[in-house]
Amino acid sequence: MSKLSADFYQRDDVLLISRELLGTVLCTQFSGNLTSGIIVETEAYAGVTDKASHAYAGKCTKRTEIMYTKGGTAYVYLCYGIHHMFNVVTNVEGVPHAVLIRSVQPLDGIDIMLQRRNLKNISNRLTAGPGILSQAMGISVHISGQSLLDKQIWIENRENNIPLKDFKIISSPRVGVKYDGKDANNPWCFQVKNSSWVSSAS
DNA sequence: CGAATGATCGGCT
DNA sequence: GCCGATCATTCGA
Repeated sequence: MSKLSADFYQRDDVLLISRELLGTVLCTQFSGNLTSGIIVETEAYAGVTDKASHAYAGKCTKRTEIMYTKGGTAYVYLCYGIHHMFNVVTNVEGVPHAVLIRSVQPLDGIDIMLQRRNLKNISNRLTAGPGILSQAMGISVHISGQSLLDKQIWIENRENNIPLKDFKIISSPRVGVKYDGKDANNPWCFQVKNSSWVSSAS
């Protein structure tokens, strides 16, 4: 297994990075509690040219300024007042590209995740959704701006040492993007085919 | 300073 | 499967 490097995140192609993140393992470790999960669903947000992005048309506020930092940074923001959305910042400093992690398949620390979610039995309700996976893994806005090369939160590639092999990738229009115009129909939501852990599987 | 908005979740039918 | 609560952030006055 190997931790993904700064070079991986700082490449120019956010769509390529979104696809390559599928099948990698997102890990967090807070207060000695290690949790991890395989990324099975991502969404690409291509900065200033993307109407669905917070950084559309070069918008830069206190909240979104994290997206302008260099690739390999965590960007967490609060949606609907209560949901913590975890994003990976990509590309170089000044280019506000990001990948939203929409769902993961639980791997390590499942008991901790159950406890954080206040659940008793494991199911796709544990981590299948951008808001709840953050809750399960202990991610919240205080993580925003942390480097993914650090020791609290990172992403690693375990090659085939995970219960997910030879998967296929399907792409579809992004969730929750309802604007008119061509950007709304870009198939920039990527998920592992036939996974029961993606958010759209009921 | 007030109002509108949203990359959603969970409970109920 | 559908419906609506919920609140930080943003933008206009």
